[in-house]
Amino acid sequence: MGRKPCCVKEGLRKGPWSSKEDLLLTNYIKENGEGQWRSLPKNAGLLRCGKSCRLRWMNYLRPGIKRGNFSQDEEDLIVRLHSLLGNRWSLIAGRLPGRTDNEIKNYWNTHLIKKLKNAGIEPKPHKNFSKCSKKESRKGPQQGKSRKIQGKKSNNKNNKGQIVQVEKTKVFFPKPIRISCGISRNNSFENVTLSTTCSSNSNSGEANLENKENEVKLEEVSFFPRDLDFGKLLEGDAIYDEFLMEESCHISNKCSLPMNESMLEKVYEEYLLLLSENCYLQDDHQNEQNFPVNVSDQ
DNA sequence: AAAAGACGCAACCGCCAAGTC
DNA sequence: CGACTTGGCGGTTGCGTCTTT
Repeated sequence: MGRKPCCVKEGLRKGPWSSKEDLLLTNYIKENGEGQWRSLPKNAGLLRCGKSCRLRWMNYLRPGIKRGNFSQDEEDLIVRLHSLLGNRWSLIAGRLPGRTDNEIKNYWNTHLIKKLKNAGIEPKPHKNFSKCSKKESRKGPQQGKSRKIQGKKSNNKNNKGQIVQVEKTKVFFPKPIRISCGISRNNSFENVTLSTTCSSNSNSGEANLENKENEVKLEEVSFFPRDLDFGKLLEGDAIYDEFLMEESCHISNKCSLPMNESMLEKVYEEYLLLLSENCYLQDDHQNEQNFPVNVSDQ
């Protein structure tokens, strides 16, 4: 029963990666693909913990990662998404093609907080989200919270996508989706669906089945979430995710071009509409109204 | 020019849901 | 069904670099 421990830490290197290590890791993943992080270091000839390899790959070596300064549009989007989602960096990163959660987190902590404070805005720590984000909101739907309420660990896959009653307020957490920068206008939406959902799912047949189901749902919503009844969007996380992803694709499709401010406005407005119509984030929404439309304007 | 402090960012750590046995 | 592993997340740390004194 069970397996061997994740990694034996004795004799493993720590700290900054050398270019040789980077090369070994990159070459190995090029040949064998991502995953199997535990056995990867040994197979690749690295004296690193698998976790460390994964982090290095995800945050630094992975192709398509944008480096360098954040654009004004990206900045705005981060601020807005943060005001909605709190410190859910992976979710925010999923909406910023080519940016990693770590990078966004660092940028927020070092630049944006300061910038907002200088503008006279105190970015509120998200009591509803960030405070519980680690224990309760991880990996999408409020499973952590529901576990607490139920008082028993639930490994039930069927909980996926359920809206969980949390105290008085219905709160729904979408699953993080990572959008790759490689998505282009020419890519079909199915391709987008698969490439993004696969990044967070295993390669099991079940996961593939789920992807197929998502595709079907996607067709059902006609690819045009703007025409949807937003109330229906909250019926299942898959559909809601697709809604968010659709928006991300708008962003990502414009990735190669300068991001359009009106498009950002639209995304933001639709988020707000979605939230307000469903009493989503009741408390924080109040703050939302006072949030700056454009940080640079302040 | 040197020391001290501030800053930025890569990497680590601990936690936990999902998956496996 | 439960013990265990894996992968992924957010928070935090440590160190190199930059700025100020």
